Amino acid sequence: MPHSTHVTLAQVAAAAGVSIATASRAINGSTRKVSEDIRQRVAQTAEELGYLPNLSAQTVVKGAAPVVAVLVSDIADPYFSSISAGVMAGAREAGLMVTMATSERRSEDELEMIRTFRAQRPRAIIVVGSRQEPDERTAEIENQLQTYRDSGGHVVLISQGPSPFDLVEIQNYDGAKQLAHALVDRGGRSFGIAAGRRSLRTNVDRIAGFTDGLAERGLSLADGAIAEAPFTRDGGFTAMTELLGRREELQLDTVFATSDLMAFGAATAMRSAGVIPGQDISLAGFDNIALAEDVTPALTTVDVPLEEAGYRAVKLALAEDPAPESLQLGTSVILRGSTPQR
Amino acid sequence: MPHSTHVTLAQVAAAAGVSIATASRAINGSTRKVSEDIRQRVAQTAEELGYLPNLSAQTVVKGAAPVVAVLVSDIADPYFSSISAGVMAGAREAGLMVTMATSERRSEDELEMIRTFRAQRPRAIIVVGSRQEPDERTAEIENQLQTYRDSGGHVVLISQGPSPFDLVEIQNYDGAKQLAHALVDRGGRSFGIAAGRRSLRTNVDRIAGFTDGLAERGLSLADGAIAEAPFTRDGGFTAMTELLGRREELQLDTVFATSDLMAFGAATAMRSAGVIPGQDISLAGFDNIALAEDVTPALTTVDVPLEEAGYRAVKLALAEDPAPESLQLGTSVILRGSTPQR
DNA sequence: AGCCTAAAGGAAAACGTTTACCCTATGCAA
DNA sequence: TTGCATAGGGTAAACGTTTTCCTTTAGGCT
Repeated sequence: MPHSTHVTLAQVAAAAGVSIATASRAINGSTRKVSEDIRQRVAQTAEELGYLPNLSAQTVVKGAAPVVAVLVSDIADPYFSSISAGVMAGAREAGLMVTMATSERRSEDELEMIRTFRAQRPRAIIVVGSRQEPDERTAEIENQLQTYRDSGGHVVLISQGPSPFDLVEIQNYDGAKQLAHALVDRGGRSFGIAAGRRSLRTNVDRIAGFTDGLAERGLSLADGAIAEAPFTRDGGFTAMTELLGRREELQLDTVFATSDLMAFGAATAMRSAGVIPGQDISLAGFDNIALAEDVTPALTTVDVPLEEAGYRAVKLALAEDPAPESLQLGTSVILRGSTPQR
Repeated sequence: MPHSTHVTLAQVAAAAGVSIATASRAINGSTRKVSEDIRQRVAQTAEELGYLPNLSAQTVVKGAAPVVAVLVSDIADPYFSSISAGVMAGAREAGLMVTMATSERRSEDELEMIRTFRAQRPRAIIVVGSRQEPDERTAEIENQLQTYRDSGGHVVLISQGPSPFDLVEIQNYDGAKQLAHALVDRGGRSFGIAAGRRSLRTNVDRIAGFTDGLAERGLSLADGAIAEAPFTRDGGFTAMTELLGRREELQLDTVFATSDLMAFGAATAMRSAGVIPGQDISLAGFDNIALAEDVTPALTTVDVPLEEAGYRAVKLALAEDPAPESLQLGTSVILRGSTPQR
């Protein structure tokens, strides 16, 4: 039995002895004015009856829902949840709701979720960094986003340019390069990288930045010094285990994990192999998630303003400017105990 | 310019040469059948035109949105984001979207968000563990949820009974009690608790369970052995610092932090005071969040099936059974290096 | 007094769906 | 042949809003 007990605007209007039109204007405002006494009377009856406007009905006539939709890979991952926190803060400021979906890192789900988003007519769609290498499915996704934007929606991609959409970019390349410099300064000479899949741009950029940073210091990576695995905590464990298998031949003294989460897994992998992170082998991550300073040794990493990225994405989406914009968010190296001077 | 380029059902119907009713039945099914050839033709034109049903319009007539709404305190907190992950999994199985809001642990915001939720006519509202001590505002919140349920909605509270609503409860009391036993078995004698605010039931239960567990072993807490602070990582730091100030008088050998996050903060507080966690003072947490095993020393804690809690909450909300149900999720102690045998 | 304008209320048309109801053709039993 | 059920199409009413007009009233000018 739907439509059961919801109080409708018509009921409020009747109870207040005015027309529906007037009630609407009194409650949700409009260009048109309503005399103060009537406005008050309507507001009061609405309050008494416990009236709540039906958002869907408003959306149908207005053509857009007061909603920003966010697509992330995995909300349990602190990287994404931090960004989400920023999105929610921005949405709240703008008086919008947030609908969220996870793609579980599968592009078929990503496509499906974006179609569902579109059906909701949200004010903006924000897609967070799960961009894969282009294939026919990502093309279709881009297509969906295009037509969504053509129909008046706003699209912002976080950490995955280049693209025709608004971008909030994180300086992965620069950050990784600076990290490389810092690690060399700390005495690192033989490096390994515990990397997430290179199908994700984020990883590609971090690897490239790091490699180039080493090159600028006259160093290079040995063959097999990059171990690739899923971009998760467990992936870090796997990749590190693989690197440790080549420890002698690589003469590993420092490992860069392309995310803090991977670094955590890597540290645990080291310990289970009897290697002490920060002592036997230096370890650095990327992202500076909340817990990076709480582990032992505290993790050297690159600070990324994740929450700000989410926040700015909303602002960008809601800005007037029709020209596609790209926002660069700076990163900064944070040296901690996991990479002592050698 | 709203209503701009969205393809409508009427357009599809026209293009396919059928009535709107038939198009509707062909695309979204119903009790009524549609001949196979027409169904195909409509489906194909819809595809060609890129038709997407307007969810809001459907919601208006159906009376409920295909949505489950989730209210959490802070999505960046791994406790809440893990639960959210479970909710999203459950929602996806049921073919529902998820709209999420954060209360930032303020009950005024909580009230506001719940009203906004209601305006959306979601199929279910799930509120996660931010329940405070009863006051006039929480009463109003309960009120809102009541009338929401009366109008056909489903409400599930996670980790915050007792209440007239469906409940997914986490055995905080039992888990904490078992943890106390285990810590005594490991040789702990003088305990401290770094606790979150007792305005949250979760904390009350965990403290009570732990205290009672100690009592069952003939031990009791000294005066001032409970330090209360915000239920966050920083709160853990604060509470631990406070406990360390009374270290001598308390003869502290073991500290229980009422969440893993607090435990992380507590560990860092120890180290900044020159105390080595797990060696000088044993440390245990609660929740078993993903990173608990990656810190050093690995954190002894109580495993809580967070993701399952979220998942089950959705199932519970969507179940037929009208009688309020309460689901108990078991916990289990996980002993790790932070609480060595003494 | 007469006229015009502005202010503010109401009636009704939209918005994009679903669904109750109506209509026609077809098949089948008597 | 008649009667009748049924399958499957269409028309139009609903859902709860906003907004476009239309209408009335009041007030200010000349």
